[in-house]
Amino acid sequence: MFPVLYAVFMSSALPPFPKPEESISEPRLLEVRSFTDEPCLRADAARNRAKLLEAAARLIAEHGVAGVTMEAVAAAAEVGKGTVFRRFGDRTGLLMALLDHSAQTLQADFLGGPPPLGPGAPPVERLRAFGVAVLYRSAEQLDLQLAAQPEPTRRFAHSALQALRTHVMVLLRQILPDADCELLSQTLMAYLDPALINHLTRQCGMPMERLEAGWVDLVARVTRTPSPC
Amino acid sequence: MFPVLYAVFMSSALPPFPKPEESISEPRLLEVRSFTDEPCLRADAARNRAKLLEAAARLIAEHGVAGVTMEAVAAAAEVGKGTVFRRFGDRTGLLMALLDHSAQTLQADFLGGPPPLGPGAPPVERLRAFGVAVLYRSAEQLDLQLAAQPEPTRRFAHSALQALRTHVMVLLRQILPDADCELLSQTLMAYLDPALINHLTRQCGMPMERLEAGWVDLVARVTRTPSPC
DNA sequence: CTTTTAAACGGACCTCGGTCCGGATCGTAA
DNA sequence: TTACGATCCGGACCGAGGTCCGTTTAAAAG
Repeated sequence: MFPVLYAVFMSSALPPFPKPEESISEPRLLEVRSFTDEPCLRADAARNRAKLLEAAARLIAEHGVAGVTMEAVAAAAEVGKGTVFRRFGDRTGLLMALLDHSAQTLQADFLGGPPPLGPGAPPVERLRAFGVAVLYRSAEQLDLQLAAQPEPTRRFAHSALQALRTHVMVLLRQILPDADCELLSQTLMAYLDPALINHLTRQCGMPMERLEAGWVDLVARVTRTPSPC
Repeated sequence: MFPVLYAVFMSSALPPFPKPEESISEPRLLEVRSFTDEPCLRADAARNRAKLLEAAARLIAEHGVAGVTMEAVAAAAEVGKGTVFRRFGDRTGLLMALLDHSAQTLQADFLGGPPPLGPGAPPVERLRAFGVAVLYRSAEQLDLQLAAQPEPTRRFAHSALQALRTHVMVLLRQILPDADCELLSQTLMAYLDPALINHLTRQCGMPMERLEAGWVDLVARVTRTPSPC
């Protein structure tokens, strides 16, 4: 159901666009790993984990994210409450596990997929495509993304977010070798925060096209490149 | 204790730097209002409100923000639990009320204080000063700022944050009349998010000087102005 | 000063996230 | 097959945020 451990071999084909800064090491073999589960589980544990994820997904479909109560999930999966917490840590852990599959797909796309998201396109173009992809993916799963947001002190520590930000940083380093790409990548990622997307689209009524244009403009400004007409 | 309703009359003195874009209307009389309380309270209500804020502040000083339990605050203020919730809505409301005084001071500074924060300096300079001021103020009250962060769906709706963002937007409009300053201001504000500051300084170990430099650089990129050496 | 009413009060009560520990179960090694 | 230890299970339990509603009280009207 939600198993999978993608292993993605990056384009054996050479990138068509030779890059000026070749020195930046970009690993050639990248593994897309799950962000949530530990390496190996006992048979019953694995079975219960699957049952819990399935139950949670069903509850979301029926009653929305708000209906996903730890006790309800446990009951729906015919499992004790403690089991849910042992497996997923806390509520956000469970919700993030539900997002894991989509997160892995996205990561596979920009790590090893076709351009402009994947390698092969020039970094600025990849950056643009990345933002747009994340934007629409978050918009699709907005409720779940919002509910899965951990408390402020852990918001940036989460590994799935880190992976996205690292990718942005790698791209930025190719474009701006002398800038503080660590900070700039945080800024760019902040624009893609589901909470912000939610605010702008649902509370301010902005259409997604405007957010998309805003991303393209932001990338142009941050990278000091001319904005594409 | 935490009363006050600042009324700030903006510089009767003319700004020393004449601005090219004079058309943008910047109000001359601005009132700095509290973000939390309703206009008028009954005597007992006002008294209890003060007692609650004092009790909360004392609890923070003694046991840290984590020790600020609604029941504990109510008990320390010798007041019923329901009273706390009726006055402040929820826990974050109470914590934000504690931050209100500092928020008003900041607002007064950038609305009517001396340059470069207040009116009189060129917009870009004011923007730089604004970010630095917010940065250090948030760093001082980090724990409280983090705890006062509402759930994701309300994070951007809060009026104190809106006021700061609006100011950034006004400045941006003076610098970039043709840009989507609404979105750009969101991006800039995101850099000043207490949760991000917390992550970068405490979890990544960055010094504040780096964050400060990052802000200056970001402003330069976003406004497409040369970075000040 | 009395009446009246809208507002405030207080604490019992509910829900839900999270913890804990005695007992059951799995996997392995003998 | 049996024995054993590590892992997992389950649900009672706890704390804290938030709600509700009968009672009290400030303060305006008569």
